[in-house]
Amino acid sequence: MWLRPERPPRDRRLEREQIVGVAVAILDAEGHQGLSMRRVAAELGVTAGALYWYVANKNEMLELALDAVLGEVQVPDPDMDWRQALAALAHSHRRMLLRHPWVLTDLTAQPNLGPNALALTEAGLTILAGAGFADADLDAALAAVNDHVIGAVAAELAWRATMRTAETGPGEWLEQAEGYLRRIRENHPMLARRMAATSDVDVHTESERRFAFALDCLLDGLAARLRRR
Amino acid sequence: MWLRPERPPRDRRLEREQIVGVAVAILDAEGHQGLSMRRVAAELGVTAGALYWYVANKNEMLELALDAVLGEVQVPDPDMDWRQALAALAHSHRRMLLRHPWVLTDLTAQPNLGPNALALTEAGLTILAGAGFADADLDAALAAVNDHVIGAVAAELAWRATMRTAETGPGEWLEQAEGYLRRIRENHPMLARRMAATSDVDVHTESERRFAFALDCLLDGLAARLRRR
DNA sequence: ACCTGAACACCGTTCAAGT
DNA sequence: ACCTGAACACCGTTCAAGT
Repeated sequence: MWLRPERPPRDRRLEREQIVGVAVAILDAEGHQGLSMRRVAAELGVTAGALYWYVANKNEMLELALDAVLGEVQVPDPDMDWRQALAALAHSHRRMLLRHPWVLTDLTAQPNLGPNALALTEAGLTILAGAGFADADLDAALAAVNDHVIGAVAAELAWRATMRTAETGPGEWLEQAEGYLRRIRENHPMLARRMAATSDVDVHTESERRFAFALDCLLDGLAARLRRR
Repeated sequence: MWLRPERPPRDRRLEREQIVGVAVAILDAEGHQGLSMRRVAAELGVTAGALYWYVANKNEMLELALDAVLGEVQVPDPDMDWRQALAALAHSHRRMLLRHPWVLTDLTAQPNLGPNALALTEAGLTILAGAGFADADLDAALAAVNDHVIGAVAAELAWRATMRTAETGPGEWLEQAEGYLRRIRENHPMLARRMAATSDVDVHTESERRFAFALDCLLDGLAARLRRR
């Protein structure tokens, strides 16, 4: 995908950039479900087949869309403290994923070697190398932070999805859920207590709190390893 | 989904269990791409429409499949040390996700309140409560570990996918990749060094090493918080 | 109660033919 | 060089009609 240069223009009616822009807009608004080649084409006033002039297939379009939004992640000021810099990078990464929830699905399924993805990796490596990590530990340390971002956002989105289904089927759902949840509570005492305590928290702020909590644990662990060398 | 009991049998030719079994088998073998209602039905010697007697739609079938494989995660011996127990749970979780790579996609998109999912949460909470965590920190600690598992497996699968495309397009890919990668190396010195060092490692063992590394960092951080109380 | 068969409204992708 | 139009081989879902 990233190997082949874009065709030189001549009678072009379209650009890759426009196609990707429309794709991202649709994905943001309606998720993967709403995205089809025909839909993107229609939005651009063109036939579905025309897209295949610019893009090999739908998958390639997704790869482009993915790298486009990866470009939104802000690389922190290089002369910050490494912990602050890494935390800032992680938070910016998280915010981007929450703006474009469909990205998570792609991240696991697609190889991801676009320019923005690589630039982000370079930024992370630079911060951690400056902190004192090297060799395999350098890779592992960056992976640890990135994995946390991905996992935390995945959990946050799943939580949101659950709340959404609970809200949309108001009468029926809660009514029947009552019986199911009661049985759950009986067999799962810990869960029951946590559910009671968590029932009225704001998903957004609580997710953010948990994100920062785990990130801090992780950075503590990384800092400890640095001292031990 | 989990609220409504299964219909009582009479002239049944099918069971939910069979449908889910076939679905999981297809997903394991061919991923989400290979799964269709028509395909599942054919495998069971039945028409696509028949499935809708047992299952409201494809999504519900996926919810069932997801919870089924969550049942494969082994809950550790309750009188283990909390760190060991949590690590064991995380490793078992990871192995399950690697056996069923399609699960990751579902985890982010679907609310996930099946019995096996809840039982796993209960197990994690029990371990961490035994260690001394309580209230919001208890939730955050469990989320931290779970998020790491999800994120790490996502990264591992993406890495594998990259290796696969590099291998399948042998002549053409590597040839054109050469130019792209050279440009990358010039602009991204850190990345260039890590790529050179990582080019001949085994993805599987290195992923496992990184997984254990980050998990250890995380558990160190959690243990430190426990001491501070 | 459970399943079939056919239909509806979609997909991604290909490819001759046009300009 | 770039796009259309039509076709191919699929989808998920619904629903009358059968047993």
